[in-house]
Amino acid sequence: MRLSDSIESFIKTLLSQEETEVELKRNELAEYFGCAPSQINYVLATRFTLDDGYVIESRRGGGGYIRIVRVVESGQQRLAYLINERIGSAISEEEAVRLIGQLVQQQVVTLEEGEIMRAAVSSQALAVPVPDAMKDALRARSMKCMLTAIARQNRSAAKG
Amino acid sequence: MRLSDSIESFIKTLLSQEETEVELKRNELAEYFGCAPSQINYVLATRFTLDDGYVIESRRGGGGYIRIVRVVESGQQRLAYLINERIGSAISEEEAVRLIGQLVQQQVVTLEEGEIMRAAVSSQALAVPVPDAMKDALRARSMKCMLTAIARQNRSAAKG
DNA sequence: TCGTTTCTGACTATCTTTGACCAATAACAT
DNA sequence: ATGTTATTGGTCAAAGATAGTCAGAAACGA
Repeated sequence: MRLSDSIESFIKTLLSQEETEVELKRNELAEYFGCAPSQINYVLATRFTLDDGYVIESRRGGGGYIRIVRVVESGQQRLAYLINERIGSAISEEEAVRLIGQLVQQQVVTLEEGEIMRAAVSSQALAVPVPDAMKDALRARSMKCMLTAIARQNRSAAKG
Repeated sequence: MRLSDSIESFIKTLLSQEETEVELKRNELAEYFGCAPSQINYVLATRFTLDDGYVIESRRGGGGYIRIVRVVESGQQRLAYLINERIGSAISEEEAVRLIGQLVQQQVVTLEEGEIMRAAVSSQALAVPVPDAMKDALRARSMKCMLTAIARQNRSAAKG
């Protein structure tokens, strides 16, 4: 298993169930995993972004720390936020993939639905000769349309 | 026996019995067969296509891998037909909606999934300043990508 | 021979890990 | 209070580790 994956699981285990936040010492964690401290930042930057549903806070100096907070909100709240604020008029594939992953995680949509959505906004789906900016705009529209359709379905939680 | 054939059998042996997917390291496999790594890609491209009933996933970088997933034949054939023949390089919204309706009817996808797909290929989702012909091409690509994602979900093992 | 299939290697793209240098904060000395 | 030093965490670019692509060479079959 990849080091990054191990660190990711480790942190997510700490965040399981009730715990909605953890506080860590970067150097300690790095030492525990026998890696460079900056590796921790890499993991946070690639797997604990706001789009993934996490907020990171930290402090330097003596007694410094890194706090990871898991954001909790209802499916409808999340959908409204994505549609009205987050997505805007353009979005990259990477960002879209993260947002969709988060929806699956929070069981707002099923894994299958998430995969369909990912496919719809993949670079492969948009592989036509138009500028990248246009693709990002198309992706944003597509995402918002799909999310709106989901919001209309008025579900409490995704079905298994 | 040809190298490609050997590699093909080797992989299919791993996939025989109950296993519905295998994960490989491209370089290791190439070393094992004493060939160029790209040979592996050739085998996958020519013998493990969706038509053949397989879907490939992979990741680069440290700890990278190639995963080969065997999908259900029944649904796979219909999807492969849609992907490779029915939907050409362009499709109108009306036609797409009709196809999606059929898939829902035949319970290949759920009603919710169908609505998400419709949203993704709706004229609203494609409301950007590009020629209509381009929109039909985009819709075709989007449909094919989504259908491929659905085929991928149809693993031999049980699913929801 | 000629067209197709197989195979390779050079080049490219992507993901991970590290290390050197930077920035902020706390603790301490004056 | 103020300046200095110790203690953290942050950034970024480079190196390492994989996989993908594609054009052309090689092998094969009709």
